[in-house]
Formats: sequence, C-alpha cells, structure tokens
Amino acid sequence: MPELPEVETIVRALQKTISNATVEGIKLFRPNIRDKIPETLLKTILVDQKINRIFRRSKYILIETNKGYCLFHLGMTGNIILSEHADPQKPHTHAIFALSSNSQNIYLHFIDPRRFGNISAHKGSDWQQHRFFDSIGPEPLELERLGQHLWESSRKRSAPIKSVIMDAKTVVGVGNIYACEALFRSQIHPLLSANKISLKSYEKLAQEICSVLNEAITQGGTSFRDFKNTLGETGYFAVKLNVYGRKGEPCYVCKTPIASDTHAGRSLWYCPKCQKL
DNA sequence: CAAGATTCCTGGTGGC
DNA sequence: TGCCACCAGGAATCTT
Repeated sequence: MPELPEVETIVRALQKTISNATVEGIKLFRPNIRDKIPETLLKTILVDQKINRIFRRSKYILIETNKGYCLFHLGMTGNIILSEHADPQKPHTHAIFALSSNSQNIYLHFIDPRRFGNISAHKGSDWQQHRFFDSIGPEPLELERLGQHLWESSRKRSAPIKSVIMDAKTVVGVGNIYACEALFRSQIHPLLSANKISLKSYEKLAQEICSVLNEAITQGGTSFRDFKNTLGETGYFAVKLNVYGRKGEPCYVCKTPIASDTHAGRSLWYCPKCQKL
C-alpha cells in the first residue's frame, strides 16, 4: 500500500532513470484496472514522444510529454518496476511501456494485484484541470503554514480528526498509516472532533505529519540501490511504527496496550493513555 | 453540506 | 492439513 513517501521515492527513482526517455510503445494486458484505461488517448500522448518531466501531485505520478500527461496511481498494491524484459515477469502486470533512453531499451511494468490503482491520461498542458486534481487540497510538505490551514479547514467540521486529515480535500497524501502515526506523535486521539482542537495542537500535528512523511522519504531514498529491480518495493514501513497494526502491544511511551477501533470503515490504532479524547 | 457507508479487488491470515 | 470467511486500504460515489 504505497503512501505518499513511497510514491515520492518511486518518482525520484523514475526521474533519475528515465527522465529523458522516449516512449516507443505501450502494451496493455486488460482494458481496465480500477477504471477503464484510455488506450487511444494514452498512446496519442505518449508513443513516439520524449518525456519532458516526471513529477508527483498527491499520490499520483505524472509523466509529461509535449502532447499531455500520463497519470499513474498505485492504489493499494500497485507497483512500478523498470526492467530489461519486454514481457510480463510477474502476475497482475497490466501494462508495459517500452522506453528508449540513451539508446538503451527499458520497460516500465505497471503491476497491481488488487487493481485499486489507476492509469489515466490528460491531453494538453493544464493537468490541474483533470478531475483527479481539480478539487484536492494542498501538498503537506509544500504548504508553509499547514497547521493554520488544518485549523481553518476544520472550524465547521465535527468529524473525527483522523477522517479530516485523511480527506484529500483538506490535505493530500495522508493515508491511514501515517495519519495514525502522526496523531500518536501529537498526542491527539484519532476520534476527537476536528473543531475541538486548538490551533496550537494543529501546529504540532502539522509538524508531526511532515516529520513522519519526511522520515519515510529519507529512509526510502536510502534503502534501495538498483532502481531497475527494486523500484516500488522501497521505503515502505521504513519508519518505526508506534501504533499502526500494534493492537494489544504495549505503547513504547507508557506501556499501555495499544487500542484498535473501526471508524468510517477504516481501522485505527492509538494509545488510550497518551492520546486523550 | 457534511458524515459515514459502500464499492472496487486479491492475497494473506486466523479459526475450526 | 484444508477450507473458507474475513480483512486490509484509496478514493469515488452513494445515502442519510
């Protein structure tokens, strides 16, 4: 389940390896994953085009050419591998992009067992207009006053703080794992109503969201050497988890057993003593 | 309009 | 050991 740090790690690896490549061809092995794959549009935008830029917005990976953008989302189990093999090497390989970089052939394999991922495309230069991006919140690591932003966005929201920070309309890129971890580090109970939290606490929370994401990115970036083979399997769980998946195990701070609950269809973990409701 | 439920999917796990 | 029910999760879409 790639979260923002894993996606960032993959983007950096792609930038390093294929940033000036030309797309020679695309092979799709099924018409849809989560959504229908827009095959014609994808080929129009990519094939015989040079890659201008590879970057990330939210958990989407964007590949830019002169004609438009290719968009990848890795969902829960998505993976991108750069390989010398032109044919699938693993089950659930849904697409292979043939690339040529410095007269070398490289194949980008898009693999996703659970098919929660997405391959999409957008024509033209205004990628921000794509429906994936037209109503989402800021990047947590780029917004200077994230704490202030979270506080302002939550004045009329009685929903639990965990739901609010995981809502992409508030801020992007905070998935279940890092939401639970950032709340633990901030000593905020995940079910506390968002509008009952002080600006000061939001500033602490913002700081912890950024630290946990940055730590994971830093570790992810150092945990792989060969981009071609290990891409996408990197950085994941690089950060020591205090609460996530630790139900019943002692809190590292106070030894109280970590509690687990379900809310809005999502599991959550917290220390009942360190994180007061 | 906000909050929460539902939906998609398969591999791994826990119970019997 | 074998089988099966259940759960994990991002994000769009629905219902209340």
